[in-house]
Parts: sequence; C-alpha cells; structure tokens
Amino acid sequence: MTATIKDIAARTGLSITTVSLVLNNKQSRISPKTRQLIFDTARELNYIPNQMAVSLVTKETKTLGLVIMDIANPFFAELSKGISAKASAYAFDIILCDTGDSYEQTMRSLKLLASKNVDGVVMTLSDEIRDEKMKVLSDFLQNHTLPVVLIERVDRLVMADCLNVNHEKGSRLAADHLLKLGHRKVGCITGPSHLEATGRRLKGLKDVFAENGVEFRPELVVEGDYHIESGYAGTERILTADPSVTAIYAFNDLMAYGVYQCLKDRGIGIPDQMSVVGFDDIFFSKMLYAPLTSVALPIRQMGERAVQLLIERVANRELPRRCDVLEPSLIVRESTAAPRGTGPLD
Amino acid sequence: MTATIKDIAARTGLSITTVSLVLNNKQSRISPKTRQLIFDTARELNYIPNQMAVSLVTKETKTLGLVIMDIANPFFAELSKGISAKASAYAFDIILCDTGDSYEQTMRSLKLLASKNVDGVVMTLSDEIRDEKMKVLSDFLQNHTLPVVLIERVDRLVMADCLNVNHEKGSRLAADHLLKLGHRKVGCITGPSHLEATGRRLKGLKDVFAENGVEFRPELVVEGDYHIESGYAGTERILTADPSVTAIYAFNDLMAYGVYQCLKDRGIGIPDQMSVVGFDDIFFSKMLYAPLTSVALPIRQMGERAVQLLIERVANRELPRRCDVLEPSLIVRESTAAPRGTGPLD
DNA sequence: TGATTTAGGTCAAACGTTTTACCGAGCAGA
DNA sequence: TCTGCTCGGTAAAACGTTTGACCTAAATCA
Repeated sequence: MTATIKDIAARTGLSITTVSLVLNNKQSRISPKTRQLIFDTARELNYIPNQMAVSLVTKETKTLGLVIMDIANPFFAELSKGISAKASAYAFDIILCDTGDSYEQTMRSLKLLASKNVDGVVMTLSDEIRDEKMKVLSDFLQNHTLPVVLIERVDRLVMADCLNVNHEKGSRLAADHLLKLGHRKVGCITGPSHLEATGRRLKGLKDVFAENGVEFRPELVVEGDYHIESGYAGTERILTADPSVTAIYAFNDLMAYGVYQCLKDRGIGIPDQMSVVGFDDIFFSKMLYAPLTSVALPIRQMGERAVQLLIERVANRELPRRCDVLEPSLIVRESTAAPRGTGPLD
Repeated sequence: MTATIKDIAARTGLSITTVSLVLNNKQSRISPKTRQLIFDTARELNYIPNQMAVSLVTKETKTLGLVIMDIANPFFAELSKGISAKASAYAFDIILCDTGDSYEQTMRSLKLLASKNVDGVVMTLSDEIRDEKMKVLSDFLQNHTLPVVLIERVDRLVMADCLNVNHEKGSRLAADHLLKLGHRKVGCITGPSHLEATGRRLKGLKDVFAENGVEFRPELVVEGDYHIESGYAGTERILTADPSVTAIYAFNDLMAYGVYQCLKDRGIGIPDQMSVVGFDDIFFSKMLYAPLTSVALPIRQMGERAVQLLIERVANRELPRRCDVLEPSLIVRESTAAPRGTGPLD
C-alpha cells in the first residue's frame, strides 16, 4: 500500500541503492538531476520510510522508553511533558509505559521496550522496588545493555545515570521558612521511610531545627506514601499526637492536598490556624483557595535534562556515569503565616 | 549482543523455522522434547524477540499512536491513563506525541507514527485544525490508511471512528441545576465558537432556559479557549457586562479555575456571592476550597473505549464507521448554591 | 596512446523474523 | 514389495532498508 524505496527505484529506473543514498543525503556523488528526480518521485508517491526496516539494519530506533508510575499524577504528567518536548526536539519519540506503581508492570514494560529495541529509557521507580526486585531489574538492564536515566532515585545497584534533587536543601528551605515565621511545633508527613530521599529531607529538617536551637519532635513525624489519602491520615495522626501543632510540612503537594482536606473537615483555617508547606510545587497548588507554599522543583526541566543525559549516553555509551542534582527553591504563597498570637521572628 | 532466534537454533542444532514455530506456539507438530529444549534454551539465553524484524514481516507493530494536545493538562493526562491501561491490557503499547496544540506538530507526529508503522492512532485535534488544515490531515490519513479514533471531535472530513460526548445533555444538566437553584442571570464562558461542541453545549443551555421561560442573555456569553487565562478574562467581561450575574458556567474546569481566581481577586465569594459550574470534572476540581460543581465526563473510560474501538478496527478495517457518545452527569459540590436572598425554587 | 582518475551508479549481503512449501523416515496396509 | 500416510522437521523467500565493495564510461594526465 504505502510506497517503498523499491517503488521509487522502479519508477525512476534507478537502483535501490541510489534512492537510499539520495534520500538519506549521504555524501555520495549522485548527479543533481538524479537527486531531484528521486526527491520528486518520493514526494509524488507519498513515500515515508519504513522505520522497522531501517532500525533492523541500523540498530537504532530513535525511540526512547518512558517508564512512569502514574501519568495521571500531575508531577509525572509535567515530567512527561518535558521529556516529550526534548525528545521531540531531537527527533526521538517516546513509548509511554504507565506502570501503575507496580513492580510486575515495570518489568513487563522493560521487556516490551527491550523488544521494541528502544535506544534508551527514562524511568521512575515504584517505591515497592528494592532489594531483590531491584536486583532483578538491574540485571535485566545490564543484560540488555539498555541505557537508562533514573529519575529521583539513585541506586548503586543500577548502573544508570541519575537525575536527582537536592532533597536536603529543599527541606532546609521549608524548615527555615517555618521557623522564621515563628513556628515551633511542626508536623511532618514524609515519604516511604526506606527511600533515600526521605532520609535526606528529614535530615535537612532536623539540621535546621538544631541549628536554630529548636527542639525537633519525632512524634510529630508520620510516614506517608505520596498519595492524597496519606496526607489526610497523616494530619489526623499529627493532630492526635499534639493538637497544638501550628504547621505541617508534607513531602509532596499531593499529600498537602490531603492535609487541606483534613483541616477543612475539622474547620481548621489555613494559614490562620495552620500553616502548610508542600514539596514539588505542581501546577494546581497555586489554584488552591489558600495557594500552597511549596518547595519547587523544576519539573519540566528535569524531564528535559533526563532526555539530554539519555541521548548523550546513547551516543556514547562509554561516558562515565553521571548524576545531576537539581536545586529546589521555595515558593512562598498564602498557606503559610506566622502562628496565631505571634509575629515573625525577624 | 542480545540473543536471536539464530543463536537458539545454533545452540540446539535445530532450524530457525522450528525455533520460530515453537516460540510462537504455532500448532505445528513439533515433538514435546524439542519444544522443551527450545524453551529452555531461549530462557537460558535471555531471548527477547526483535519486534522490528517481526513487524517487518507481519506488518503489524502492536503499537498505537497517541496524539494529544497537552499531556500536562489533567484532562488529557487522565485520558492517557485510560488509553495506556487499555492498550496495555491488549498487549499494545503506545507512542506518545504531545502536539502542544499545534497543527504543524500534529502533522509531524502523524508522519512519525506512519513511519513507525503504528497499527492505529487515537487522536485529539487542536482547535486550530479546520478547513484546509483538516483537509490535509484527512488526506494524509486516507493516504496511509491509518485507522484512527478521534476524541471529542466529529468531522465529516475525516473517515475515522469517533468518541464523543453528549454535549447538549451536559449543558442541560448544568443549566437545570442553576435554574432550580434560582439563578436567572447566568454568565457563560464557552469554547472556541467554530467547534461543534460549543454549539451543542450552547444549544442545551438555551433550550433549558427557553423551556423554563427564562430569558437567555447572549451578552453574558463570552468565548473562551479552554485555558485558565480565558476563564479569568471571561469572568471580567461578564462582570463588566452585568455585575449582578449570580452564576457562571464555564465549558471546562480549567476555565472555571480562572473564574475562581478572578472572583478571588475581586473578593467575590463562592458560592455565597457567585455560583460556578465547570465541565469535565477533572480530578483537582474537588480539591478546590469550594469544591467545584461540574459536568462530569467519564474521562478514563473514554480513553479505554477509544482504544477498544481502535483495536476493533485494526482487527477489521471493514467495520462500518462508529461514533460512540458518552453521557455526562452532574456532580454537585459546594461551588453552587441559591443566589443571595433567594431560596431554591423547588 | 595508454594508464589513471573521477563521476555516477549498481550489486548483493545483511538485519531477525515469519511462513509456505517441501522433504525424508518410518509405518500400515495390501 | 510397493503405496501412501503421518510425524517431525527444514529450506528459502520475503519484509524494506543500509552499506561496503565493485563496476563502467568518460575525462585527465604524462
């Protein structure tokens, strides 16, 4: 149905080789008239190269895999936007694999991608993936020598380039902001405790408290899982532990939304009765009635950078392993204020 | 590097044909021992079939294209989720093309997808695409006989299956709700006027007003473009036209967010001073401080259904053209109430 | 004039599969 | 002993490209 290079050859009376050479602008010496003839015929026949055939011989597909936990999550959606844009700029396209946060699906996706011969993959890892699961995954990648860029997760197991965030710094910004406002009783809803990110963010928080001579209260720290519901539940637990808490710091915006809901259900006002700080600064956070103060990540740029790293590695697999760290910044909005009855300290 | 069918053949001393037959479970008569031997060797060598090669001969890629306007927009993100999930269930994978709402990018994506031999494509069309642009696009699809499912846009030009929404019904639900609450002065922020959807929604609105003997005021209808900013601007224009408006109906939730922002900037409370109704009911609408009353679309199911339609057509291209219409429903939340000083009518 | 170069192309193998014939060995039946 | 079947398997073409080696005729050189 679709015209092939053969059709062009037949139509012009030239050889397949010549057509291929011309269409790919190889620096071969083919006369201008012949070139033109071929181009014209190609246009006329609506010729579109068959990438399957091309890839079969060239061993490259100009395709990247994107293994993502949940495309409906605005963080990942935004990340994908950056990835997609950058890939497109380099004439790569991307196969989207939504793993729904599951290990099995992640492995299945990876096999699929390997089967489709993608040139590389950008991936985010489900929290569930660690220890032996991580090992299996890592072995698979090694086995198929698939270039990978890992987002927001470093792991000595996986020989991949990474894109990370200065978690500690992010927490420091948030903590500093709250302490300066005068908050002393701060609740915190973290991510899964086995993740390195969680530890680093917690460290940043503790350090700032220590540096300011403010007591850090571990009983006000509850573990969340980055979903809205755990923000809600976490708030309840914090409030139970100490009803006089004046601020809550959630390790992502989604959980902060859960915090909002819980506070609303309890009739606790933001920021007059409770300050809330999030992390990620996803698009909708600014749309909340009390626009959320949040540690902002350059999400889209992360996506773009990830593709950049990946494409560089695809071009040269011998590159030393690289691990970029992006700097967060604090976006102060209306969800934070001095606690009732106090003024800011400085 | 990666093992091929040839390696298996060599290792087992069997022919390529036999290996292929076994691995694809063709109903050929190959002895159980041979089968087992092949399976074992395949496992041992970490064999993964090369889809490029497979596709080259079978002419099918088990891949679907997804041409979408903006993956970072929650509506499309959710749609993609449904699409991705359903595709995955059918062992198809999808190539994501974010067109950023541009015609040129749409065409480029389509060419790319044709080149990659996708079996079909699910697409949303930029508002910009109409008339001759639509013609070019349509010709292209015709030319490459690419099965297509069009979302939220019917067009006699394109010979494609469609997935649509009962726009009229959606508006009727919204209008009915507002009238019952007692609203008489209702502002409306529509989509681009050349879209069929806009006309149908407007019709639903007018009809309900007429049926209830309420005057419909065209000067309170302003055209939007489905982006937040136009919700903001539209609200300003409506308020200028008649400051005593008591409700605003936006043709999508994103524009409703713009309405929220404008009202907030002007100190107008929701719902006590202004009721707001949206359309789409995207995830975040329920997270707003005044959770948004919205005409809900089964977004994820739309995505799933689209894939269903597409896969059916891929399997049988002779199918008559199909056009599914999905029914919206009204989700009443806290952004709507009786106008000040009135009680609901019934 | 004969040898070389150059311009302009072409041949054929290779990529990793699928698939349609085809083949040979063993066995049953007559 | 021959015919014909079945069982288990194989040969080879085809899919649409790319690419390194090769070819031929004309132009250039000495």
